[in-house]
Amino acid sequence: MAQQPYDRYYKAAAPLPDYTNPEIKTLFISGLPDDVKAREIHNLFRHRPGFDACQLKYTGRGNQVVAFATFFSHQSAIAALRALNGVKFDPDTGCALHIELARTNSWRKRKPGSGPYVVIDNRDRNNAQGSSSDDGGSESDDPSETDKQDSGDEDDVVNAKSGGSAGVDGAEAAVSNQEDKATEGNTQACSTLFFANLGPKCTEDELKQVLSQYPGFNVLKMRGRGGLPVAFADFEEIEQATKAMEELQDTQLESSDRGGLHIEYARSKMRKR
DNA sequence: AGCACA
Repeated sequence: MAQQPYDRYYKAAAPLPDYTNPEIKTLFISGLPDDVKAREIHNLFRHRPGFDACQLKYTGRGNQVVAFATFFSHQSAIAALRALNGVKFDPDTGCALHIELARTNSWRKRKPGSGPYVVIDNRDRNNAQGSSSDDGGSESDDPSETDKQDSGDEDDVVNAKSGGSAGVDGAEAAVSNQEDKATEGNTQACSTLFFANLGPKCTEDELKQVLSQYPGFNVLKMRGRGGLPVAFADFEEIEQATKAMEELQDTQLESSDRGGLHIEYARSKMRKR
């Protein structure tokens, strides 16, 4: 297919989003199903390094819903964009997220006392905006449905099962046998994770800040090995370590000058205390 | 590919 004669026109008229504008710390998310909840958006981003807050907006155009997610830095916004853009948000409909840098930063600062996310409803005059929610404590765990989206950013192969009738059998083999399975390389599942591919200026605080968002996170230990730091993160349960590993695999820390995080199960569990 | 602490 050759170039359209119109190319020159919309290049001039509608410039593409500027992915390099370092001012922008807010992402614009579209491609959402119209029954999406603000909580789902929050769960999608809450573990991403540098995440600040998000808002869900009913545009008033039909049932279209869009969302904005604000980060503490442009860099972390970009990292989340790259990790989540194109992810199938709803496996049933094949609904894929489209994420770009927002044209302008979210002006809405987080007010003390307001929840971690905000809903703006322009569908009609029924609803006022600015209602914030708190799902029974900010530490509440994610429902497992939203989990798959994060890990699905590289491979959607897992979706083969979706739509099937899972769990009807009751106590079937649904219990994950991660103790004898190796999700990473050939190492055994372990409640301690090994972090590599860290940048030289990665700090313990930076990693802690990311990891402390994960349920079950216990202790972090960093070792400077000749030049490149590595880290060990201990979790209460293997499942919790697994989840953190899946979600954080390949994510770019702000400190990183190389690729994203490389995470494996540690070869041995962190010593107790 | 790089896995420490006791």
